[in-house]
Amino acid sequence: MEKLGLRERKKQRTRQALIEAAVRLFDDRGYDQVTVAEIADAAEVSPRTFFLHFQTKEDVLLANADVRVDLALQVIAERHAGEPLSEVLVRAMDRMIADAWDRDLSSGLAALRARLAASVPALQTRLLQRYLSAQAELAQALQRAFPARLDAITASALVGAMVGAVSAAALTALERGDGPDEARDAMRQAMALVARSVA
Amino acid sequence: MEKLGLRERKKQRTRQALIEAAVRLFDDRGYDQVTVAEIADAAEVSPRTFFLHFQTKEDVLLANADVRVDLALQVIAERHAGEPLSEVLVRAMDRMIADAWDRDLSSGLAALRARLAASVPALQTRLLQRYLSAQAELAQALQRAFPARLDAITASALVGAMVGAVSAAALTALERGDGPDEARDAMRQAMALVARSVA
DNA sequence: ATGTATTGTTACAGTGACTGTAGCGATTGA
DNA sequence: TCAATCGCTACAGTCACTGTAACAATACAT
Repeated sequence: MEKLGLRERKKQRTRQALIEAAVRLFDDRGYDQVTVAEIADAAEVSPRTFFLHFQTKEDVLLANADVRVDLALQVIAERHAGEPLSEVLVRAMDRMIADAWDRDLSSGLAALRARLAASVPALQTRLLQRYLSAQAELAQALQRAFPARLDAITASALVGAMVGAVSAAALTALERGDGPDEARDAMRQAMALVARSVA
Repeated sequence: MEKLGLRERKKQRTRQALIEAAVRLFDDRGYDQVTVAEIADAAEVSPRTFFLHFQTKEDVLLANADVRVDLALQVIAERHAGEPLSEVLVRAMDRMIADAWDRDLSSGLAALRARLAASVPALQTRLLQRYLSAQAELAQALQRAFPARLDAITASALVGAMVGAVSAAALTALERGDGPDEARDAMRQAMALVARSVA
């Protein structure tokens, strides 16, 4: 399983050093007050190397926060015959939230990430983008799963409402200083609100 | 009503020239292939002037968004006593949609924006940021207007669902080649879908 | 009308994110 | 041990964006 060669191990070490240097510096002085050059310097690599590992300055903080769209698609694919639309949709969203949550918590950087995401718009947006990029895909899968109930517009609107509600609720919770559990409850509450309009 | 002085009129003319130059250039050559310096040059102003009118290069394409939020806030502020939440919300959204149709959809600007946003990450990001701040403002106003019915989370979720649904529907309509009228109908349909969950 | 304050615009000089490229040196596989 | 690979570096460059001082046209007072 861990068959990484020496070269690859060194690469990962560099990557990790960049992440840790960035987190420490961001924590100390704030996101905007830290330049990429300084991060690279603290990690003892050249500035160019930073961008060989991360596409943007923001990405160094979201390195392990991938959203698994395929999980939601899987839920839709594996639905039981005759299962109501609202239940499938709720379960799919819940699955995505749970997965993203686990990764964030296990990374150990969840607190800093939440704090920075709440205060730096660029990070806020970048996080939400991961959910939004899944939107069209989800809508399409949902429409194919319920062709009799949903046209393309309705499917898009439904998924858009879900993602929009959950994202907005999560952000509001984070911004007012809620902890992880409360934020998660807020997301579920938002989900339930939209789910009512399907039934 | 139009009591603008000469100075202010010139300013607006400069602003409009920048917008039109930008739209034309973006349409011709694509977003990334146009520099701010070129836009300023085409509008016959200095590059510095561009940033006195728009915070970022992306903002020149989102010039009318602020006006729209103001319209919705106005609807909320001018509600009749005892008017149901669902009606106020629907009217506020409807007002924004109508304005969007007037300004952006009918002119084809919305279609260009959707096309560019789909392919340019920076534009996507900025658009999202605008939506987020607009949503937060709306949610706050809505909660203050209906403090007995809405907590902060529910208000955010509600507005997020509305905006998310309407945006997704509009995008889907535009992407499949619908005209301005069909796009507007799609937005209204999405709005009605979410509105059901309030009642 | 005339002087004064305001302000939209400008030129200039920066900072910092991000990219292309060529070369070096350490791993890798044969 | 030879050759190919590849992560990294240095260097030079583009471009979005900002601070600042100055200018000239407008606005406003007297």
